[in-house]
Amino acid sequence: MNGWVGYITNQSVINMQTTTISSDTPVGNKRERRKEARPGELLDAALNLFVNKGYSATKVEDVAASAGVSKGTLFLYFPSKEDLFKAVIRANLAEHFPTWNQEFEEFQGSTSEMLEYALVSWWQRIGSTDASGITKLVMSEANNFPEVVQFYDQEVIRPGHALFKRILQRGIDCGEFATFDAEQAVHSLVSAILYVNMWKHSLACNALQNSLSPETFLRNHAYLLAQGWRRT
Amino acid sequence: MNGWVGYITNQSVINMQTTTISSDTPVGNKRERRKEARPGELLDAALNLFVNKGYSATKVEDVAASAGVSKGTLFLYFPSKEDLFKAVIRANLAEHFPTWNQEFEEFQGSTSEMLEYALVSWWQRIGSTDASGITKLVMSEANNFPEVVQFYDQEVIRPGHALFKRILQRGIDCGEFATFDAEQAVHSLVSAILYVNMWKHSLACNALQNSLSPETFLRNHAYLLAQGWRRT
Amino acid sequence: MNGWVGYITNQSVINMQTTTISSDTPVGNKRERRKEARPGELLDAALNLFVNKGYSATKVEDVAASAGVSKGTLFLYFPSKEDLFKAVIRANLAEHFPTWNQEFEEFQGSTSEMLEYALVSWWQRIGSTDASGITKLVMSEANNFPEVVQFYDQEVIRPGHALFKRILQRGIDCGEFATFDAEQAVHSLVSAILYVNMWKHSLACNALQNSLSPETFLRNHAYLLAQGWRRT
Amino acid sequence: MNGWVGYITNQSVINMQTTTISSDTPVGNKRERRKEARPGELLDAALNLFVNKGYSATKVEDVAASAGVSKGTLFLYFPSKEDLFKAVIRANLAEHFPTWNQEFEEFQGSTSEMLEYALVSWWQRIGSTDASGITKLVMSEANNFPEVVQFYDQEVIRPGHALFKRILQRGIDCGEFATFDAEQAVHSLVSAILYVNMWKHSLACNALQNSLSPETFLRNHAYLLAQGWRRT
DNA sequence: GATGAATGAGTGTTCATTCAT
DNA sequence: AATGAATGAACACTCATTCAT
Repeated sequence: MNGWVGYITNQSVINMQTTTISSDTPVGNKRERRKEARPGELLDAALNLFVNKGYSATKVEDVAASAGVSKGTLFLYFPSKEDLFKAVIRANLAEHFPTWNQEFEEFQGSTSEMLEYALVSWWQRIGSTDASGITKLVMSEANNFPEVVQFYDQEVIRPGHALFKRILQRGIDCGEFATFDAEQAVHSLVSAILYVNMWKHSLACNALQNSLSPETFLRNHAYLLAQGWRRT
Repeated sequence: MNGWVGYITNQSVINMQTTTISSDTPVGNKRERRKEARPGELLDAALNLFVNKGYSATKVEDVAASAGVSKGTLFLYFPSKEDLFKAVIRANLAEHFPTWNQEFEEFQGSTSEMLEYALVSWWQRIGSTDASGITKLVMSEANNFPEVVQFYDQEVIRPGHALFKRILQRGIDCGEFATFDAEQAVHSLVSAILYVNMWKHSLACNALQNSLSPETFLRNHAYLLAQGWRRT
Repeated sequence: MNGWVGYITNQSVINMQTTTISSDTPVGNKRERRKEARPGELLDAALNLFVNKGYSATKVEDVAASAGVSKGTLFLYFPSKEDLFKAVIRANLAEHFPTWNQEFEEFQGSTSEMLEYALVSWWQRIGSTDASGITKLVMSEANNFPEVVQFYDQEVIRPGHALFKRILQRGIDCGEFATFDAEQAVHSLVSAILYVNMWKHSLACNALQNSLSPETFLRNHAYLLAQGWRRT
Repeated sequence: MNGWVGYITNQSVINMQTTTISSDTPVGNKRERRKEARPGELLDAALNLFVNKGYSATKVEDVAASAGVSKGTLFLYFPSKEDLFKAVIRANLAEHFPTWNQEFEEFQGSTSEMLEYALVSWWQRIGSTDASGITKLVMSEANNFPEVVQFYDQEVIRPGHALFKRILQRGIDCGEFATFDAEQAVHSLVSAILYVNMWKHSLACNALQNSLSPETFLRNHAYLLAQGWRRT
């Protein structure tokens, strides 16, 4: 479930941590364990609701209820709904690019194949899961939360862009692709990811919805671009 | 507020028309002329505010005030805020299709050139103007206003999709392109438009912002895809 | 259509008057005749809408439209909606008690029969027509228009009460009824009229609605009371 | 605001209860006690304002203020103004039926006496209090709130009708009354109640007002009808 | 006189936030 | 720390009334 647009359930993070601790020390009572888990549970609940219902359509009370606490408790941990939103985004932008970068290093095969692999596995690991909702959220609320855009840019856009650029450069360097401006070319790849994302999250109850098969589209898109870039 | 070439504020359209008429016939009374101009003025104001402040953050009273009328007057022309939204979509996006379809019919040149022309002139006429903000708006508010999505789908997505498909089919039919599934291929084209759109409207206050030159990107994208589709 | 709770369409009043005039003078053009008829047409339209939709649910624009004029014109004749309401009530409280009083004088038969005749013919002439809506209107808006209650009292309640009292007194005087307080007894008669009226106008779309057959009920009620009053 | 015998303001009911409890158990915190009292206080305030100013003329904010809370608090207990209306009906009229039905079961005496008792005690418990204004209210707003009429029908008219019918049937069964259609006869009884009601609430500022002594009228009316129904 | 475009005060309802307990 | 009752600012929409034409 983790990947480029990093996602990790807060709960599991917290629980792992808690478990680790509890193996060494005598188990605290349930109350205390819950107390430590609170913020994480709230972030999880908030992510889920924000993604599925939208930021403004989500009531803080729903988030609290979904996390099993009262409205007042939420405000104990997050001073405002806006802060909760920022925390949700921040918490879900874990850096998992190291993994992806490593896969890049170890990849055997042509760069064309690597491109296809990159797009398709984005879909399988991120796009098809709730994690892709983060991007939708950031885009939708961009006007209201410029800060959020800032750290999304830092944590996701730039690393992603850099990785794609390295892939393209590999193709150029090894002579598979012609020489071209990799910096610009990255956008053509990323556009497909954004497209699938918005299609999924904004055009949900839509007749045309089914006219797009994400995986096939991404595969075709990668192939098509690789064709265009190939040394002729 | 006017774009490079084709985007004309509703107001100016009306005014041009009125001016033309008034040169031949005695001018109608001021009250009537205003009545004809009102919807256009309101649509202009609404587009501007919706795009710059967001749909929900814009109060109908602001729109009215910005158009120089009172709240009540707005409701004289548009039954609800949501209808105003739809009217903005129609006036700024949907209305262009007849022209575009005609341009397609009359286009002289290769299909590759036509693709480039289509994407670049989208940028010049829509992308670079406030009108492009509408798409961002629809995506952002998709969860809250499913009916608007429906409307956007019907009035913009479908006609746009159909037009691109006809362009691709032209390329296939005249032997310039290989035979492929035009229906699916359209998505690769549209993804570039959406990408530029979101880049402009959601990543506005962003350092990377300048790393994308919309017109160059679109030109490259069109070229690249055409390369990939070309009969080998 | 006229009767105790007097009702006469304004239009016919006006028309009669107009006709009378026009038989002596050359007929004015249609415009002028309409002009004179305006207030009456408005009152008719208002009565109809007020009765069927209620006072506040009726928009002045609807009244105007229903009378075939514009909103502005209505305000030319009636300074406000409230004034229109008062005018409607006043115009429809014509005194038709003379007719009813005469019928009383000429009535052949027992007082019991007369009571039955009075209630049943109220239903036939008033209750079953739109005219009965006036009473509903007055009752409903009593709080907001105390004046209206005043002249309804003067024009309808008092004359009606007086007439019923004379009927009862006739029964007492001729020995058909025992001696009792006719003044108070009237209320028992009138209660049936009010009851049918409210049942009709306030419990319209109601399942129990059909459980009341107005004419039968009134007949029974009259019979029952006469039984009670009869000298034993 | 309290009536002769049975009408108890919601507040006092609650307070009595609270007092009783608090004599045995330590008092709950102030916040909680208020929470229990709130609905009653709001219902009292609403009844008072609705009856005296009319339903639409009463702003929810007025009701809240009159109960000493803010607008938002009212919506914590009643989902809408219409629901508040229904709750007022239930608390002040519908709630009485269990008691009344029980009194019917336990009543010792002739059916004639029971009829008189029923009408007179209606006056003492309801008619002479603000609660009687509800019927007037429902009648007045019938056109605007059909759902309220539905509710009133279900909760008040039907139970009331059923109760009166049982009383009449008792008289028929035990041979005190002749055999007749009890279903229809009920209307003659109810008409007196409605009459007194409308007289009180719609003809308030009226000279004739004093010509009706409710209790005497109801007593006479019951007697008169019983006479008519009596086996001859 | 007649029109109808324009007005703007008025109100039910929501929901993030506070704070006494 | 946790609760949840209370708050009140915010906002779309209606409609009687006005007045320029």
